[in-house]
Amino acid sequence: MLDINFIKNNSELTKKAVENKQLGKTVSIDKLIETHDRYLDLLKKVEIHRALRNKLSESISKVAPQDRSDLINEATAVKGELAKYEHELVETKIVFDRLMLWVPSVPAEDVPVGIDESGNKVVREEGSINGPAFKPKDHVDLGVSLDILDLERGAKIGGFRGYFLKNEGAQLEQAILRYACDMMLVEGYTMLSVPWIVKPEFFTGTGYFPWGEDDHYRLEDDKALIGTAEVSLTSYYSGEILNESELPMRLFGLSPCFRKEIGAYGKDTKGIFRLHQFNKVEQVVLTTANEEITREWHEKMLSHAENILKGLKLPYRVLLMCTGDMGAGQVKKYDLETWFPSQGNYRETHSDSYFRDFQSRRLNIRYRDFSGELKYVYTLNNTVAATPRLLAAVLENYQNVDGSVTVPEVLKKYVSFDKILPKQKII
RNA sequence: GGAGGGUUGGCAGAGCGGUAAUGCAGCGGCUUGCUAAGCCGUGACGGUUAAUUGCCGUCCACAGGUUCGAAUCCUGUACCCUCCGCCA
Repeated sequence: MLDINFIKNNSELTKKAVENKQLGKTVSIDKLIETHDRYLDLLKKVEIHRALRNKLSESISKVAPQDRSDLINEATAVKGELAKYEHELVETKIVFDRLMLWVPSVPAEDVPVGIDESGNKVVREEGSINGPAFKPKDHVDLGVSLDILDLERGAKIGGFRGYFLKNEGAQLEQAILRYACDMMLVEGYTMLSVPWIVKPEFFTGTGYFPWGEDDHYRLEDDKALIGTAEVSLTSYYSGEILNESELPMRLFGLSPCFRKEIGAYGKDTKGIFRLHQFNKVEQVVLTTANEEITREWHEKMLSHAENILKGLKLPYRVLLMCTGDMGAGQVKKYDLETWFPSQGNYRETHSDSYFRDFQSRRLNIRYRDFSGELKYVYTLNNTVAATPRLLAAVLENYQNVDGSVTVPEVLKKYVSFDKILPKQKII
């Protein structure tokens, strides 16, 4: 959420952000400003009447009970007037608040303007994509022949996009997640096991609602299942006032993620690439309200994710996302795309964003700076590792010509095998 | 699921129909050679304003209600604690 006074003083900039983020259909800045003006006008009327009522009440309390009736009658009249304006004020405030929730943040200056993913810029590529001479299998073929993946029974039990990981596959998934957690512990982040069921206000607070409501599973008590641990992690300090000396706050968590993938019908329907349920280690950082510092952390968090991929020796590239392909609340975003040999393409495995105070205003997370002033923290988040998608990348990149898959060096300490061999019998 | 208690400013903690004590911390200032000291000021949010140490309004978990007036009385909701029941 932006500050209404910022919007009013920078209305052209804000309008440009709405336009560049392709959100022109969801919010009108002119209408927002007009509503706020109306709200202020009513607020003044209400406050004048409240002041009058307070004055009368005060005089009543100073007069002997038997002499109060005239004053009480006068106060009762004011009360009626006040109620009228208060009603209008509340109505207007509701409209205003709702409009405010749809205003996106303003992208950083170095974010390319673009309509969709075609406007994204490749920042750099790491690792060699020149694999071995044989034709690589995709992760589904590998998973089935190695008996580590069962999609048929996954669909039987879980429905469309359901899956079972099995044997070494299930173990290797845990190995990747453990590897990712250990990496973040070394970096000094605090590990949290987080709520997976979360109240709607925190989806709004992190900026997933109202835009992404359709992509979340709602529960009968109106809570929803998280699509990422970011929601719980970023909300952790909501409503609280931190001390500048505690910042930056570095958190990470491992959780399942639930996504309806409502806008992705027919996309990536094969295998364990796009799922309704997966596991993810996520990093969240809260910093002081300083653009340079938050940008430094943005790069640093990117490097943590890159170190995961470098450690796994997976080829990847860094993408700077354009205005049309980033979230409403995001100020700047990098995606990491990992190489999938069977697709001959890089595919998204990580997403690294910073928000300035967009989330902290919605969540009301402030800190007292060294001069005693209260400010909103700046928030950031990035993937550390998401499985099974990253597992699929490992399987494809580590396959051998005989159909076996070698365990990456860094994962060996987490499993009791060095190689996954094809099984003769498929059950 | 049942019974009871609770939720007040960063923290602690009074107030229980007349408009938020006090202590600690933080921040600002003053004083002082005995100093892990003393004194003074300082809650948050919003409006007004060129800007305010000014003025006005709001805030005692949240949402309603009663009243001239609500932290205080009533209703509902959320969360926390204790006990019982059930249970991985």
